Amino acid sequence: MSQTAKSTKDRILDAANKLFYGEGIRAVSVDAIADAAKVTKRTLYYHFESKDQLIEGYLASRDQPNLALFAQWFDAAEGSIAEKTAAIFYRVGENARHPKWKGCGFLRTAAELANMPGHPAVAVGAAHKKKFEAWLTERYAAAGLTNPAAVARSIVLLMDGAFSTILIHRDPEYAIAAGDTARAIIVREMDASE
Amino acid sequence: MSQTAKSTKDRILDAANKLFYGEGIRAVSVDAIADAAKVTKRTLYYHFESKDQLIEGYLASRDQPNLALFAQWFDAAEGSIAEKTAAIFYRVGENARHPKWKGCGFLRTAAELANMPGHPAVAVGAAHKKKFEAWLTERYAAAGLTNPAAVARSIVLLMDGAFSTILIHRDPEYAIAAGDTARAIIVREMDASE
DNA sequence: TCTATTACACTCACTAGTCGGTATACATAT
DNA sequence: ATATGTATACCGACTAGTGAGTGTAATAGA
Repeated sequence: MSQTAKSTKDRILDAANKLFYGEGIRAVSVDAIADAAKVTKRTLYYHFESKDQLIEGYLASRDQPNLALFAQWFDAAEGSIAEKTAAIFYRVGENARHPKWKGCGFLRTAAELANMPGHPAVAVGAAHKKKFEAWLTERYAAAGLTNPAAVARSIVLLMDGAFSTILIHRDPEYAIAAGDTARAIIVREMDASE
Repeated sequence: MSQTAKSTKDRILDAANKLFYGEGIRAVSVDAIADAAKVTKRTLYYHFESKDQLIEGYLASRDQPNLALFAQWFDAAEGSIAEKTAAIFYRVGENARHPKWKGCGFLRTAAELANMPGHPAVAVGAAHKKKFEAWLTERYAAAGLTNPAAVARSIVLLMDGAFSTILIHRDPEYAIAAGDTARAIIVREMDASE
């Protein structure tokens, strides 16, 4: 438990993050992650029972940072909740320009593990998405929208749609379209709530 | 090229469809597909140069049938283009209740091959999505919407969002929410175009 | 003879997971 | 102080199996 530099477990998780996100879960071997973390495989298996648990750990480690980033983008944006929501989409679009961007890790993991619906990593991903939806609902409720949950659901659909379409087309423009659509939905809802 | 029953190539493609879609691309071996098609691996490699080409063939074989199905659902629905569009979403939701439903094969393949952006199978998937978007644009233009392309783009974002969220949550309700959102977008656009 | 198919052994790299053992730290008992 | 016990953290080498793709020889039909 020494705090000097990084713990072995964190180094393994960092390597898992980089490789699982960058290459895909089934495309990356446990050996590759052990190598990248500069540990032997035996040590990796000391900290994680199985590859499946490592996958779960990888997604769990992205949960909070990801939500925090979205909240930060939202808070940093000027204007109404419509503008703040659109800002998240535009930021996603900016990020998608980086060559290392490979879509949403939670969605991609669910896609890869579609044949194992009960997999713990998929549960972590689903919980993450639910948290994001709940967070949006709160914001919209606080802003006085009459149907905060319905609006939040429309927005998460657009967001996951943006992740997917940007990935398949390799075209960040879809983030702009999704953000514009999101803004229009919220603006209309704001007018109706007046 | 005998039309009696099914050609060997079609049997291989059918097996690839079933296994790649059901289990995932990297989770399924060439041997497994050969076995399911009741062909030797040698025969499979007579018809396809590599696993990558087989993956491409699998997606290519789903392109037209998938588009035709969506068009059929659209045409069969009563009402305005708003209702017809919503109907596609509701049908997707119904299909998602089947235990064998595993999301959108094109999207899942793009997710699995995110580390190989130039992969021919990803290109086939992207082209498929573009065709769907173009088909929607035509329909909206024919119905007299002033911004058919923008509306079509919003709809495909919702559609791919629905595929993704239904898959991660295993909850077809998201199809209803996406369909309702789609309808509202088009209705507003119809009002504006009057 | 050309196309399509089978049988099946084979290569070679890779894969998840394990065996047995070591170094260190920090107790408690002597 | 020294020996002993116990838990943590780590490693090199290994197993048993799977992966994509090939080599070769033989066969059935047009």
